[in-house]
Amino acid sequence: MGDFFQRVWALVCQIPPGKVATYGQIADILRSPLAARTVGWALHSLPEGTDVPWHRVVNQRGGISTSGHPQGYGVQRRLLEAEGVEFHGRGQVDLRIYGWDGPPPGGWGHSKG
DNA sequence: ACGGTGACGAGAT
DNA sequence: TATCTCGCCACCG
Repeated sequence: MGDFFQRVWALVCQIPPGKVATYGQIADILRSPLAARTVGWALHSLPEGTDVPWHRVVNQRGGISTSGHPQGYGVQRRLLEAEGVEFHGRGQVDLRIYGWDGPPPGGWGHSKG
């Protein structure tokens, strides 16, 4: 496994319960704004008994993208709802409410916040 | 070093 | 607003 995957997993582990991040956001934080697909792939590559909260990552539309894991949709949604995350009638999460205010690209740095 | 692949994202119609 | 098409990056053989 490459280092990038490790960074993705480590970062996803920083997402608190009840919050969600987007693939693009994760990629952006890792200074690879165009590697959103790779982020998804990193989660796709996760084993079953993992501690990584992969379910807290959704697409830019706040929707669930579990291509390759058809039942993954229900699984991810259940896990999120179990944390208090609500879904719209369209099966999407309101990132304005549940979006994770993660670190900026490169890390927390010297930002005054 | 090269090519195929994928849990994305933005632009055009 | 919904749907289709292309590009991008990193991983693996």
